[in-house]
Amino acid sequence: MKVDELDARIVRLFTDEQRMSVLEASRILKVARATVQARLDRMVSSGVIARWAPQPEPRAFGFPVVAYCALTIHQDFGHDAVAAALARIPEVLEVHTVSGDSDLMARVAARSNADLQRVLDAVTATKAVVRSSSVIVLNTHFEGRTLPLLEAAARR
Amino acid sequence: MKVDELDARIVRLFTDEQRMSVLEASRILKVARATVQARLDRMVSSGVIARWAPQPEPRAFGFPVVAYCALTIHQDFGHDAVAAALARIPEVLEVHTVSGDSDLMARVAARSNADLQRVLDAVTATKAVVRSSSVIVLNTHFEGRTLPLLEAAARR
DNA sequence: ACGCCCCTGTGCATCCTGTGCAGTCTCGGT
DNA sequence: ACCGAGACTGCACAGGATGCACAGGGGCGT
Repeated sequence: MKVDELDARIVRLFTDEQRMSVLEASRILKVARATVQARLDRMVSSGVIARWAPQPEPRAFGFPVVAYCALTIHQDFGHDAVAAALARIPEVLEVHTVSGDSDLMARVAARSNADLQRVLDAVTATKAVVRSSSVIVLNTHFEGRTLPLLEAAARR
Repeated sequence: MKVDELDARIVRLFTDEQRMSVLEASRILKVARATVQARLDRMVSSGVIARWAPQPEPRAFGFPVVAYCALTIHQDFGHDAVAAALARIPEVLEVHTVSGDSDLMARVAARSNADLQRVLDAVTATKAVVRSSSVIVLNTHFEGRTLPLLEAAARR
């Protein structure tokens, strides 16, 4: 779907002030309330706004350690099956199939560096995982920053 | 902060049904509305709920290609300065300092594989970046899945 | 010129929110 | 066993916000 600047400004408003109401947004943007509502509905139903939910931050409730993990899996297992197995481990936050040397890339959280070992063991315990090589995140400069991209897309 | 099962169930409700009101949540959970409100306020102010905003999905508005990019930077530049420079490129969604062979790990989006080259060039054009090695995401099994972890944390 | 789609402005009934308060309950510490 | 702090409850009220509907005005592509 293509988005225009009004869409981007709406999303920007609701991102900056989570206490924003549709009515107030329409006042700020100087458009009709129905317009804001229609834009939001359109973006939600088309998937441009994938979710609009409270986002728990693992760092804030006891999981300060994050790591990326490149996994090599046994050829007999399908990627989907392995991903489903990994989904059963709550510490696994994200799983992608990737190109390159390894097969899967996972992002995991842990309570400490020592606890990370437990998590990685749990990942490896998935029979299909042959090898895993991980890098620990030392500092997150920013993440989940899709708004600038949306604004860039709106400009053309 | 420590969370209990009620917290987790509240977050679960608001995650599953984005059209959930505090009042209806209190009815479903059979607790007072003020309780739900107090829990939400506490989680938001303590950072357990980091954000509660519409999440634009790059795949849905013209950026179907995602890649992870391991960056080696010139020793004369600080990580923060490089991260700030990368933040100016909207296609860069995420930047972490990591342990291991490389210095930074970035996640980038692009309109196509060909366009990915343009993005990577932009990243490399940041003078501080010496080398970059990227893997393309072929399939995302799941991502941004912090709720199961919150529920696991609530159980103990 | 025409039809179509989007935006606008308006109105209304309904529901939700923010807020405050007093009473009760629970749990941990002494 | 007792006490106190903090949490939960139930209630009430005013002010908004929402969902919905509808008619009119523009802009755009055919």
